[in-house]
Order: sequence, then C-alpha cells, then structure tokens
Amino acid sequence: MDDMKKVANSSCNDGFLLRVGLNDNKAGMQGLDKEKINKIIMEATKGSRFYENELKKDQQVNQRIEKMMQLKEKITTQQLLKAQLQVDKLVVELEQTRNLSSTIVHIDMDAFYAAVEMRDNPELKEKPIAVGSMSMLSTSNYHARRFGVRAAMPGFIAKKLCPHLTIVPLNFEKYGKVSKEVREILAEYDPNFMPMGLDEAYLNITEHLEERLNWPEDRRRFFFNTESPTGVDKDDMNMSDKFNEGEYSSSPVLFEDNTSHLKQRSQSVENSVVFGTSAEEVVKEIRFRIEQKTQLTASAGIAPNTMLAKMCSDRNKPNGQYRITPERQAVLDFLKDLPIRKVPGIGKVTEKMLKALGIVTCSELYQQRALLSLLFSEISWRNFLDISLGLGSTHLEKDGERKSMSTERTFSEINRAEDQYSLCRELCRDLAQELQKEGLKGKTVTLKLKNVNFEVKTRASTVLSSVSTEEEIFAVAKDLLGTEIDSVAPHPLRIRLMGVRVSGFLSEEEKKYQQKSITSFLKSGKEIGVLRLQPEKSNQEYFTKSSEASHRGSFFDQKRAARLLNSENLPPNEAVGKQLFHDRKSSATFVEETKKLTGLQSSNVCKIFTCPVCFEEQSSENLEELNRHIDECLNGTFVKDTMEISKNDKSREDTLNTLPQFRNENENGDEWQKNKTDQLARTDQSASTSDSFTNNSTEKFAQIVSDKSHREQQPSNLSDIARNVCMKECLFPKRISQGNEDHFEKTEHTAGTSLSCFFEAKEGSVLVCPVCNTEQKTTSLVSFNRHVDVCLNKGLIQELTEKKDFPAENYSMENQNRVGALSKEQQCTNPSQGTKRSGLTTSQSVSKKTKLSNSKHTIKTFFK
DNA sequence: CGGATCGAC
DNA sequence: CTATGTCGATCCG
Repeated sequence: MDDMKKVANSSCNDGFLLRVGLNDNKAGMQGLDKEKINKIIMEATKGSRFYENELKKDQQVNQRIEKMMQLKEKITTQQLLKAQLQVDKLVVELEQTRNLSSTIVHIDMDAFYAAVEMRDNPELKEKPIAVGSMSMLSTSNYHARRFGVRAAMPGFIAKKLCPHLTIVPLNFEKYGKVSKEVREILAEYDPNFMPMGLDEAYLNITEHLEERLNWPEDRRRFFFNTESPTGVDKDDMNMSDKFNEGEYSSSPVLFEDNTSHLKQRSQSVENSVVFGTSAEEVVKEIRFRIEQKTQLTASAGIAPNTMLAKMCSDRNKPNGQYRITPERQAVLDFLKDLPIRKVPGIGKVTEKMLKALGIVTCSELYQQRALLSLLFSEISWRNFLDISLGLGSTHLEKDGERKSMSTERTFSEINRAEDQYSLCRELCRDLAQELQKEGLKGKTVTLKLKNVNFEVKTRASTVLSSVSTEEEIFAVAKDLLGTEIDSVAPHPLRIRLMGVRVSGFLSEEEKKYQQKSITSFLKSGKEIGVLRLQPEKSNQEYFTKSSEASHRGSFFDQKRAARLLNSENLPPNEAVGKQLFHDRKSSATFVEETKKLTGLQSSNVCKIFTCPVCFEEQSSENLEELNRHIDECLNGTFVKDTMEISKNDKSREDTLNTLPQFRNENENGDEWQKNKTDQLARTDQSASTSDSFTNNSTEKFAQIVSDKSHREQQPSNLSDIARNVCMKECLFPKRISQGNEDHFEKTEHTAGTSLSCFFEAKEGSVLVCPVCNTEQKTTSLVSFNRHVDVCLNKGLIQELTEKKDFPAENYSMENQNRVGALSKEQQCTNPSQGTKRSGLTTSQSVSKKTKLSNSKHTIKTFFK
C-alpha cells in the first residue's frame, strides 16, 4: 500500500490504469471506511436466506473451535513437552534440507478483468467498476475497492456500497486472449512456467538467470511501444520517467549511452530500456514487457519457493514487486509479523481457528508448533510448520492429469421434478460434451444440489463401467436426483443450483485393460441395462465386489420401484419392468427419450448373452427371460459357481479386484439421509418380516457386511476382531459356503450374493455370536442383535480393565484421531517407543464405549 | 467409497 | 429481485 502513494505522486499518467484510481483518491474522492462498509453490507444481508445459512456455517465453525479448545484443555504439560521434542526434531531436519537455490517468481496481473475492461473502454477509466453481474462480481478496480466493492461480492450489494459503480459483464474470450499474450512473454523466461488461472503464474527463472549472465546488453534491451493502439500519447514519457526514477531506479540508467548507433526501424535507443541481470531486473523486464504489450500492469514476487513468491507478489501490489533474497534470515524476517491469512492455503476458517489459539502471525504459528501438532492432523500441522519456517516447493511440478470434470448452474428456484430432470439432463449433456473433448470417461458421477436455503449437498455413485455420454451420465445422475426428490417427498425439492460431476477417470493403463478384457461383456450388459432403464446399476450389480452394490443396484432399486408403484405383491423383477413406463418422477421428455433409446437399442441386442453371474451362455429370444435368469442367479442360487469361476479365471478376478467397492450410506441423523434409512427399512419388509426393529437390525448387518468388504487392514482392536470373526466364522460360512476362509477373502464380490441369503435369515435360525463365539438361537434378528451388543459391551469393559497403563480418561472421544496421529508419528520417528499402541487402542475403546452407552445405534456404532 | 468442508482463482 | 463456477485436497465415517 505504500507503493500506492509512490505511484500516485507521478502526474500526467493517464496511461496507467491504477494510477487513475489513486489520483482520484488523492483528489479526495471519498471511499468508505470499514465501519460504513460493514454496516451497509449487513443491512443488505440481514434476514436473507443466504445470511441465515452463513450464520449456520459460522456456528459450525464455532463448534469446531469449541471442540478444539476442549481438546486443548486436556493436554498435559508432559504431552506438550514430548510433542515439542518431536516437532523440534523435525524442525532440525527441515532446516537442514532448506533449499534456497531456486528463484521462483509469482506474477499476478492487477485487477485483471477490470483492467482489461478499462483498457478497452476509456469511458470506464475514471469510474469505479466491477466485472461480473448483479448476482456476483469477479473483480473490481481499485477505485471501486475503496468503497468496499470486492471480488466474490454480489453486484446488488456492491451497488449499495457504491451507487455509481459500473458493472461490466464478463468476457472470458477477451481475458483469455490477453492472458495468452502475457503467457507468451512468460514462456521466454521459463518454458515450463505454471499458469494459475488467467491472471497468475509461477515461473522458475533459476536457469534463465544463469544464462542471462552471459547475455549481451542488447539482448536485455526492450523498446517502448510507440504505436499505442489506444492512443495514449504520453506513455513513452511516463515509462521513461518511471523506469528512470521510480521504483526502477536500480535499472541501468536510460539514455546513458547517447551514441544512438542502435536504431532499429522506428525504434531508437532513446525509446529503449536495458535491464540488468539480477532477479529483480528480470522481473522488472517481464512486467515492463507485459505492460508494453497489453497496457496492463502486473505485480510480482521473487523468492526461493512458490509459497514465499506468492506472498511477495501481494506485498507491493498493485504494479509493484518484492523480493525475498535467498537467505534464511530474510525469509524469517519476512514472515515475522506476517498475518497467517496472507499465506496461501490459509483461509477464513483456518484463520479463525488459529486465532482462537492466539495465533495471528507466522511467528506465533511457529511458537505454537507443539500445540498444533497435538490439535491438528498430521498433514495440517506439518503444513503449518512449513509455513512458519518459510518452506515451500522450490520447483514447479506440472499439474498432473485432471481428476474430475463438472458443470453446475445457479438459477431461480426450481421445484418441479420434471424441470429438475430436464435440467439434470441438460447438465449431463454439457458435461458429456466437455468430457468427450478431452476423451475422458469416469466411474463416479456426483450430483450437487443447493436448496433455496443455500444448503449444499452432494450425492455420488460409482459405477463399474466408465461413463462419458449424456445418456450414461444421466442414467446415474437421474437416480441420484430421484433419491433426493424422494427424500423430501411429498414436499417438492426446492433448489437453486444443480451440478453434475464425473470423476474417477481411468488411467491410460486401465483404458487399455478395459478394452481388452471386459469391454465386450460390458457392452452387452449395457444394452440390457438400457432396456431396464438402469444401465449402470445393472452393470454394477453384476460386477459387484461387496454386498452394497447388489443391495443398491438390484434389490434396493427393485424394492423401491415396487414401493413406488404400490404393487405390493409383485415380484421385484416385474416391478422394475413396470417402472420402465411408470416412473412417477419422469418428465415427459425423459420418458420419450427413454422410449427412443429403447427402440434404438433393441435392434442391437445380442442373441447370445453371457450371464454375468453364472457366466454361462444364455441364448435369449426375449430379454425378460434373460433378466429372469440373471435375477435368479443373483438370488444366490449360483454362489458357488461364481466363486469357482472367479478363482479359475485369473484375468476376470484381477478385473474384479481393481473395480471399486461399495458401502452403505451412513445415516447419522442427517435429515438429507434419513430417508435412505427408511427406504432400506422398507426394503427389508418383503424379504424378511414386517417388524421394523428387525429391519433395522438387518440394516446394521448389511453395514457390517459391507464394512468388511471394503476394508483390508489387520484387526487392530476389538471391533476389528469382532468384525472378522463375524465375517469368517459366523454368518456366511455357516449359512452359505463351507467355510473356506481364504476363498472367501479373495472373492469378496460374492458377498453381494451372500447378503441376499442373509436377508433371508429368519426367525429360528442358529447364528454364531461374533463376540462370544457361541451359538445363539434367534427368535428374531433383534434379539440376536441385542445379544451381540451385550457381548460387545462386556468385551469392552474387560479390555478397559486390563489396560490401565494409559491415561485414557484424559482424552475425549474427539481427540482420539489427533492423539492417534501423534502416536503414529512417534512410531515413525522413534520406533523405540512401542507402548503407545495399546494406549491408543484403549483410548479409542473408551470413546466408543461412551458412544455405545449413549446411543441406540449399538452394533453399528461399534463397528464403525 | 461418499459426503462435507476448505481454499484458490 | 439478486450471493458464481470449477477444481483439488483433506478429513471423517
């Protein structure tokens, strides 16, 4: 900000966007002070749905802070000392490997969009402007900023702050073009520079600096732009002044060599400037060239790593630069009083949390390193430590392959299911188009919804064959949407935003593999699937590794369909068939499209089809027959066959092992999720009994089963052991296979089939308790469930009384992870301290016991 | 894996 | 009236 005054002192510099605003400032154009700004914003905000949601979020953050503070209270000085030793050991290591040899530059275009708009429309130059819309601003010029108008502020509020504000709509094409011009310059200094959005970039100029030392002066000479497209005549003069006397005083003095032997076309030596060989000079040169080429100014930071460089570029903006010299002390000096909020990666929430600990500056962050290591996750506190030591990446790694692609739209409330479906389809269409541009296919589809109260939720589903087309994506997304619509029924889903994302892209290797091994099968599966209106789910249920997929894809969906149709006694299979044309939430267009697809696909259907469950070839005249066969298979009749084939067919087994796994939704009292529970409960009704308690139990076991199938760790505590026992010796071997554990472990996908058997477990069955290992006659699953709970509690109490060597009572349930993280760290760095392991287990058990005694979700809670 | 949250541009 | 769109990372269950 000091820089602003300096620049503002020059006169006659209409050519410089930013100076205009500053001159106005000097001339007394009033801005607003902070108090007024806040008051106006508050008035415009108060009472809105948006504000209510902001309050809610704020409360959540406060709760997080409160938990953290409680945790802090329980930390003993001894623990703190220990942590201090550990952390400081790490500090020494980090210091030893501190690397100051790179020169990283961060370039940041000043108020980029606004600057471009002002450049292209001189009328705007003297006015406060912002770029964006009435609902959202992307950026503002410095003039507008004095009124509190900032990026990420809605335009209508900005207008209240600054009634004269001109709002210019976004024009990305233009910004892209300008950005490209800038990048052309940057590439000369570092061909591997890393752009961050349109207006920022990192450069590693280490090599350039070396080469530059040998460059002749002429190679460092640059000319003022004499043909000024916007007709700013005084530019040359201003530039000369500026580079001669202003912040560029360290540049080689202009005009010092007056021999004028260097005439090039219209460009003369008087019109040129030579830059030196230091890092500062290089960056001045870059900024000079950017300004000459685009008439836009940039700020820059120079430092030994990216984090510092970024913070430097912020130091003297706008139109300034700052360097941290490659010395440890220079780094630490820079950080000393720097507010942590200035650090990239530390945002509003983290700032607030750290502030609660009395940490505002980076040096305070360093002082509290031991405490932080006990309160935050390993990743977090290591990051904090890096920050407070001024460490960051010293090279620019090109960003890897993209991990997801998404599109989302905000709109005025939409509450009709029909409209929501067509919107969803539209989004899928757009997304599919973009995906195909990059030739990407992904396995996970995520639906994002924001209701009119600004509450956001996402719902994801992972399918086994990657999707990329509109139809494929929509097939998954529409189900997710349907579930959400159901979840609030009979009320309409009132949303203001919808988004669709595809992630879980195949790696190159996987792409090849996919083609070779299972493409043909999946194709036929898909064709069937389309006919059933459940293309991906169908594949999913066939290739499932866990109970979950089967549960959701086949069983669950069929039951849902049945329920929705009120056709209570209809076999599941036929219910699905009905759903084809009676899906109550289908929009007209949706139904029509589906019909089209159906007609289209039926001509392609293979006559011979390999059943995905029993792997036997089925010749099918009609698809219903085929479906029936598959359903029979899925009902568990052919479990053994499936396992045999999996075992013998190596390639297929590998395929299965690389496929994603599934698990149950957790439904912890979350409103949005609650309905899932209901659905699951209702789902059970036709399979076992109509006792709702029993159904809950079933659900719990479904959880257990799926839990098992997506975990592979060694049992490390009672809950893991119990789970293993349950899986290996109790339910399934007894009821389904003959107890071939090894086999069972390796072909987890069969659990999907096993589950259906479990659902059939009825009263009077003999089940083995996974804890006490004794046979229990069950009158109902509820009673069995209760028995297991009792056993678990006994076991816990026993475990607790046996291990008193650790002050577990010092830890609340929330801190277990933190302390756990520390313990792991200690194990890593200091293998000799082996005793913490049991301590950790105990503390976990304590928490879980607390939970157990206070919760109805007994088994499930325990098994989490 | 799925969901929420944070943070950056 | 009117509070973005996209992406990656992390944490937790």
